[in-house]
Amino acid sequence: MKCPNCGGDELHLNRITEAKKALPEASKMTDLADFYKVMGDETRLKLLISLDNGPLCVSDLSCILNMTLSAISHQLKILRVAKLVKSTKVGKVVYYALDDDHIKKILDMGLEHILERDE
Amino acid sequence: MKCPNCGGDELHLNRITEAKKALPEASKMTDLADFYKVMGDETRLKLLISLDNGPLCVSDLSCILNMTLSAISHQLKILRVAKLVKSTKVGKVVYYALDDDHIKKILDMGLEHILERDE
DNA sequence: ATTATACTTGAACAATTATTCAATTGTCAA
DNA sequence: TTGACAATTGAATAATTGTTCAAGTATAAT
Repeated sequence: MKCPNCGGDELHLNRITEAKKALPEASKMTDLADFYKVMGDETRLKLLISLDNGPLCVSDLSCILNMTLSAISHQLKILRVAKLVKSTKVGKVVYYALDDDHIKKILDMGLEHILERDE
Repeated sequence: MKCPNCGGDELHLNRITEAKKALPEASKMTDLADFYKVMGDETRLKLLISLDNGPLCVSDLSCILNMTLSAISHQLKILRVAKLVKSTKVGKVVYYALDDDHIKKILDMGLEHILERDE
């Protein structure tokens, strides 16, 4: 039996059915895509990297990234909903921090990939 | 000396200047964001996962994802330009494969994060 | 040569998204 | 209470993006 697509052999056909089964369920795929989507923005990446050495307030982040408070706040909300950062209110000030250090690992892995890709 | 933003102490101020310096150079940030942007699409993620067990041709992928050849080809081009996949032409058939197994690690890390996040 | 197959490409359209602006909430100080 | 400050929010706008459709290559078979 041959593959109707490209004429591949039985082993090749098996790989197709395998690949179909290997795909995680739809909701997981959506979650994973959404996760990367959140990481796929320069502003949000800068926020995450800035928070990598400890908590900072919104104004600090606005100062570090040189962007308006509003823009920063909007992006922090996205990171918060995606559970990449968490916030604590102290008086008038809201401090943001990375939600867990898993994020740092993923961040580093991405950077590592970029760096060795460019050699 | 106190932080003009939130009244934090000297140590806090140091963290701001540190954070500014800790940000990778602009071009690297763009590259990293672009990398995650490429991963942040369900179709492309499915393509990557499908290729995880070996090369497949465009028609196979179209069959596995149940999408038109054109749509698949467009997305494969994006993956190719981003150097996440590579292609080999054998006669009329074009086979696609993951560019390196670094990709797999990053993929797995993301999935792992999603899974433990939902517990 | 002609036809069929495997894939690519460009334009077009709908949908999503990042930032700005203006208005608002919540908290502290006078 | 009044004013100032930190942050959030919603609407609007411009820009980006995924898929479809139609037309185009390149290779193989007749």
